[in-house]
Amino acid sequence: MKVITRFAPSPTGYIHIGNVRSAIYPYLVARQAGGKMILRIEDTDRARYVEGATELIEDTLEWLGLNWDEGPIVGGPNGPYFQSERKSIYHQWAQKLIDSGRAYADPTPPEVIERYRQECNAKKIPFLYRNFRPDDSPEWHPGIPLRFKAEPKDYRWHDAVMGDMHSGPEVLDDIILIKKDGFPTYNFAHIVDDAEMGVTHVMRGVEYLSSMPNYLALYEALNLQPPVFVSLPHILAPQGNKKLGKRDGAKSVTEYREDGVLAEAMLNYLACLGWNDGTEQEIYAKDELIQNFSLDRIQVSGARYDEAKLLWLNGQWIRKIVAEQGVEALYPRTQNFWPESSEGYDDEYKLRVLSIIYDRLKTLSDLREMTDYFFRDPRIDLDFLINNKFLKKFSESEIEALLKQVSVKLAKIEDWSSDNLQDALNELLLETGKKPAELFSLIRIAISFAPFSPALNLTLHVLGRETSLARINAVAQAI
RNA sequence: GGUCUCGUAGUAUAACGGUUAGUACAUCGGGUUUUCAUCCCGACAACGCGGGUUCGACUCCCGCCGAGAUCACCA
Repeated sequence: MKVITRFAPSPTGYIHIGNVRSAIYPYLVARQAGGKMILRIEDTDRARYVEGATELIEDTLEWLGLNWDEGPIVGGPNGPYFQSERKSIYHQWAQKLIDSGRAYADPTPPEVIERYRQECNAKKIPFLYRNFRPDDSPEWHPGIPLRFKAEPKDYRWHDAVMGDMHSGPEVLDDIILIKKDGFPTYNFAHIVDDAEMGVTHVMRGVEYLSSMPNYLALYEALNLQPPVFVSLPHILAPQGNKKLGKRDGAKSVTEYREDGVLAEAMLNYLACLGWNDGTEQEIYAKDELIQNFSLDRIQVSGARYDEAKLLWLNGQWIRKIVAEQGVEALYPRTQNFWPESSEGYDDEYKLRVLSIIYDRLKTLSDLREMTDYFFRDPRIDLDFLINNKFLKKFSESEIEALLKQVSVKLAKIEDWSSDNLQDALNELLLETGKKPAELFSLIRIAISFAPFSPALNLTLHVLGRETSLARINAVAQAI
């Protein structure tokens, strides 16, 4: 049987880290099996619907490289893929249940239901609607909620992550199938959709685990073969023991993207948060994930989100891309991350800057802070220079003299290559009798006034002869 | 409160009825002619607690403790 998985988000606007992971695993399962992944938009709650949220979901999946085979944009034989457009389908399936006596219209006003609930809470007994089932149920028509008629019994089932599960009759209840507004609830809609779309693996967060008996009852009443169930444990917030959420400062995927986290790193990190293949490999490309993924190695307990590891992985990926494909492959991705001062500089120059700085990037947005002095003369800050821990010991006149000596020496270089520059710098060490830490710090600061920069000869080389000498002379004069 | 689930260093995890309990991130220290970073070397650091079963348990069983999920006309 062909494997069909799905990612079925609600368009509520904000895609946090935890949500994406429940898109990654279905994707990996589908690709590994040569099956299909469906994207379905669960927009039956009109109150929570956010304009543009669907596009955000599509955009995020595309960015991560998680392409879907059926769904919005690409279409497919089982559409529509928006639940809001499938109302008549749900009503047809609901009719089956009404006909077989497994569903009934419930005219009970919400206030009354709330009272029942409170009564039970007061008595400290579980609130089960089936015990309050009205006996004067009218004929169902849109405008009245439709409830499932539960038949309490034991259920046993298997969850690919959690293992063998069982429950007693006490958890079965008359859940709402169709809401007053005519839209189905998630509980009903997802079962109908999965059946119609041929979904073989239902992968979702563990929060649905406790609803499983009710779903099983529904599959039974509808005469459906249940799919494979896969409960994905939560991703926990860095602090506390709560599920990761907006309040924990958890950034959305979009924010990480805007901060210059690579899609490869994001995918790698999230796939390996709560899953491993048993080896000690840390860096996985998408293809490797597809190849090595297995449901039975998904962790059972929740995993804590660790941004530091994400950023480490991102650095690894930046270097991996350069090592395997060259800086040219990394460069196109840096487009939105250069400082404003870089405007007007051509790609060739920026590429050269990138080639000496990429090694230090944790995220691409670090470029903004780290490369400014390549594009405009830094503000001369003599305090910064004089208070440097290696330069403190020198008097201002000594510094001035050294800078002049450096300037004269470098000016003699005919071919401004990084090798020649290194030779000249080495000769200067001998000629001045200074330690590398002293001489190089001095030059480095004079040309950049930055807290750190790439190797001195490379920086000088990229900056060019004219700019380098001008900056050194300017500092010598300013002292 | 009912039901269900989970429990290896700060974090993510590996392994196994018998190991010095492995790896990575983080932290700290050292090295690679300056800084920052990379890279390399090193250090710190864990089987929640208590009972069993067993020659032997982190591993199997029970209890406790701790944590989480769920109990909506939200998904």
